[in-house]
Amino acid sequence: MTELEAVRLFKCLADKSRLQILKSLAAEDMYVERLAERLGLTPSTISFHLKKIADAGAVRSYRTQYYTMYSLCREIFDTRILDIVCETSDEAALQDRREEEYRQRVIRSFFAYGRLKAIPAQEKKERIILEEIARAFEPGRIYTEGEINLILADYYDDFCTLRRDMVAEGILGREQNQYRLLERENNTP
Amino acid sequence: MTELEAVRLFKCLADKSRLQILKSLAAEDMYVERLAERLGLTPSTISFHLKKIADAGAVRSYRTQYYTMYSLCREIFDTRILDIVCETSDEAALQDRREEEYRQRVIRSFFAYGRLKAIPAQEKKERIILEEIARAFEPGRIYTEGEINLILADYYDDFCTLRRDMVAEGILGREQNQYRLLERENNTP
DNA sequence: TATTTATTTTGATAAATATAAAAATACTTT
DNA sequence: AAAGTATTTTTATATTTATCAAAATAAATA
Repeated sequence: MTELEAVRLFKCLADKSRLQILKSLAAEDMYVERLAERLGLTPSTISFHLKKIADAGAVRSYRTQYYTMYSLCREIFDTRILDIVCETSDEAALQDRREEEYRQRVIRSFFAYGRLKAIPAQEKKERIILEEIARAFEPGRIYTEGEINLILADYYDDFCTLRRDMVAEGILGREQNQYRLLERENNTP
Repeated sequence: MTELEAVRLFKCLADKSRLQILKSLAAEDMYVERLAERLGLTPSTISFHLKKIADAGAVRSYRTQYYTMYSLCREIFDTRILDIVCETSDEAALQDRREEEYRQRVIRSFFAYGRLKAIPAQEKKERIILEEIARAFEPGRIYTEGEINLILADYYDDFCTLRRDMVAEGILGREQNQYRLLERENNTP
């Protein structure tokens, strides 16, 4: 389901009158005038709402005698909200791209000729810088403190601060003076 | 969940920006500025949206360092839409009452001194009248055509039309000249 | 075909709302 | 306590939208 479709579906549900219409239709199929009676609204208003609901694919209609009967599309209502929110596909790539562009801006403004000009004061910017420098380490490999310092010194004179902050940020792990790159966690900024 | 709460929840989901916020939060907890970066909106707008989402009980927040982290309330998103639509309790009684009032108006206008003045031309009104008259029959009991006619003649001279229409409407059932009251169906007008 | 009945469309209007800029708060770190 | 940051509130605006009345369609019956 596209993002636009999801928004359209939720808009149907985000209105008192339409919610009542849907609840009535969940009990039994009905026609416009009867719904108008039940909800205390005019038929034109009900028709207006039903059109929106139909556009979102939440009801079907069929004719019998004088009336146009409306009937709930039960499939749609059987879905969990989370599934709709998450499986709404587009845009996700765009968001990631925008965040990546921001990272690149930060990196460009703090690096010059492959070296760090200064350690950013803002934690989130420093995090970006440290992650960028961490790409110089091989995943899985064990480093001594000396090796770490050597690599970091290529980027910045105060390599001790870099190393300490990398450990504090959970980018590097230290166990009895051996260092290694940690997996990228997913639930910390 | 009350109807108002349901509407408020669905309103959260019925907006492109909020949907994107929620999708981002479904992946990992985030703070205002980061969301603003991702979505290409200002922090004040994000804050505005997050407040609405929080009012609907769809996110929680906690503080770490400089940031106020926002985190999805997963319980809510695990519910099926139908459950929310149907279990939204109030108003249902009001609607039924309003429909009953309409029935009473129709009955009052077509009956005089316990007898039918005319058979309504409109099918839905005739249905109401026929159902009202059908209350004279005992559920489960078997009637001959003669007994049926006798009872209906109390209400209207043209008892044949009444009897025929009752069968057509599915109110009376006929099997080899024996009649009986049918159960009230639920999915026909 | 004419008439009755149901539904939809069209205007018009009042209320709600998404957004940004600027100002005000609130919280951390030094 | 002061300075730096993040977040929220306020103000203003342009857009959307729920509703009804009246007019226009559409469909069924006589």
